[in-house]
Amino acid sequence: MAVARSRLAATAVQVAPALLGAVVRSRAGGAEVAVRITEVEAYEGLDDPASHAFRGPTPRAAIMFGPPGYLYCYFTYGMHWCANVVCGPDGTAAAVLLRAGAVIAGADVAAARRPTARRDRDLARGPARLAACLGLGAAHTGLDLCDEHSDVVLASMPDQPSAVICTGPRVGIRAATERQWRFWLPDESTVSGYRRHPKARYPQ
DNA sequence: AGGACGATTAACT
DNA sequence: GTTAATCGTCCTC
Repeated sequence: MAVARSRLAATAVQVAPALLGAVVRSRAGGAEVAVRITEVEAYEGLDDPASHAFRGPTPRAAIMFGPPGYLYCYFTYGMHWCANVVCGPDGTAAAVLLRAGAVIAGADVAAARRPTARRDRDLARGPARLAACLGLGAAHTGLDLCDEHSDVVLASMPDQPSAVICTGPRVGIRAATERQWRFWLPDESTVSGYRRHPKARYPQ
């Protein structure tokens, strides 16, 4: 099954905590891996200087302005891919970065894709690690996560947001570090540690 | 056409 | 704690 698109039509700040505990299932790359999400970040559009959508619908960011429920993968630091769930109503820019999760199916495949991981909890601990586990890259941006026949599916979301959710500044960004738009589940060993950007405008 | 800078990770000291 | 790896994107000539 796949999550209804309407559940993703709210702002990124609203959708992000609701995605904690969600399950993403991927058969990209020919083998099935599923992850339970434990850490996310919200990126809104034109008012968020840390968002790829801040400068408008550039070729890369255009998908953030489209309808919710689609996968946005981007390439960063010349070597890594990261994965987002596009959210917000059509015409507004918003996405939730999947920062970390626990592998709940296909751990053998995930481990083969993450040869440097020393423990299971490190397989999808970090956004580029999570995307690597799921086999995601350029070919998968634009996939419909709300179509259960897609290679990458948002299989489930909790009916109610978790009772206790931690928040803090987003990781690795220079601007808008005062916004507490990173959300994670407490007591989860897969949550990545906070790392301030070396050139952040405000100390954190 | 040129260059700065990453929504990061791993491997160092 | 520090730093190299590595290239697409986007801004500024």
